[in-house]
Amino acid sequence: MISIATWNINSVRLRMPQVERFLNEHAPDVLCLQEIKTVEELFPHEAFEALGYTYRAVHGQKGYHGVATVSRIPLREVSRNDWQANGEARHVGVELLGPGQGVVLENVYIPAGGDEPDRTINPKFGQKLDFLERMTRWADKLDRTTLITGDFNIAPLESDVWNHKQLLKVVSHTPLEIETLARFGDAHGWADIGRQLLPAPARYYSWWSYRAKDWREGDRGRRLDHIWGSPEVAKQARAHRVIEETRDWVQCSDHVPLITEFDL
DNA sequence: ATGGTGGGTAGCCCA
Repeated sequence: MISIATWNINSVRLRMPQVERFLNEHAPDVLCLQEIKTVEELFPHEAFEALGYTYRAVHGQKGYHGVATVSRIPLREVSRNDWQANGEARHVGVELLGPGQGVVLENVYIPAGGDEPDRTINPKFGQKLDFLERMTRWADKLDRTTLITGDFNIAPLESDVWNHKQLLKVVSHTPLEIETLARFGDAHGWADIGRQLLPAPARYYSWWSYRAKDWREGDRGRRLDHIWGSPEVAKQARAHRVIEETRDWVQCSDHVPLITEFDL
């Protein structure tokens, strides 16, 4: 059995105590982090090594974005895609070398897309759609067993948001983003493993805004974080958990971790 | 309808 976690940590250096607590309490084999907000040289390598997470692939950037995959099972970095061609660190790909040998694990941080869902007045929204289109062309050519996980910044299903009608014009849940994500899904026949194990219409959120006084009040969440996979590896998924408790921790991330277990 | 909070950085950007 292999367990794989994903967590948008919103600054790994600030939140290393919370990461350590999560690893001690849940001990996933692999942890995919997004928004590490640091360069590789300042990544807390020693703290991860002390916990047994001695394998890693860190694609960092100063101050913004940045992704890292850390692991206690062997893996090696195989790719860093720049789907915007603008130098932002939003992806790192690894290949599992021990348990799960041969599986490719892609860690991605899709752009948030700004506030206005109209590319003519908000370039960030256009960049998000373009990023997805380039990912789609990339996925068309995939010929290996692949998992892709991370912060997709899109909540595609009605039950992925606290209020479907109210969010239809809010970036992350607009029909255009959902259609664009669906084309990405079709490009490789990806299975949405999270929803496979926690089927709609079950409540399923991974992010709650910092701007609410009490994140539980009204439960205004969205499922922005995902784990998708090639059909054959999706069949090996056995369990999936949303670790909501971290949203109550002191100085928490606005995202919570997802953990998926595979029979690999 | 609006603004609300948070992180990194360094004179605002991003989420």
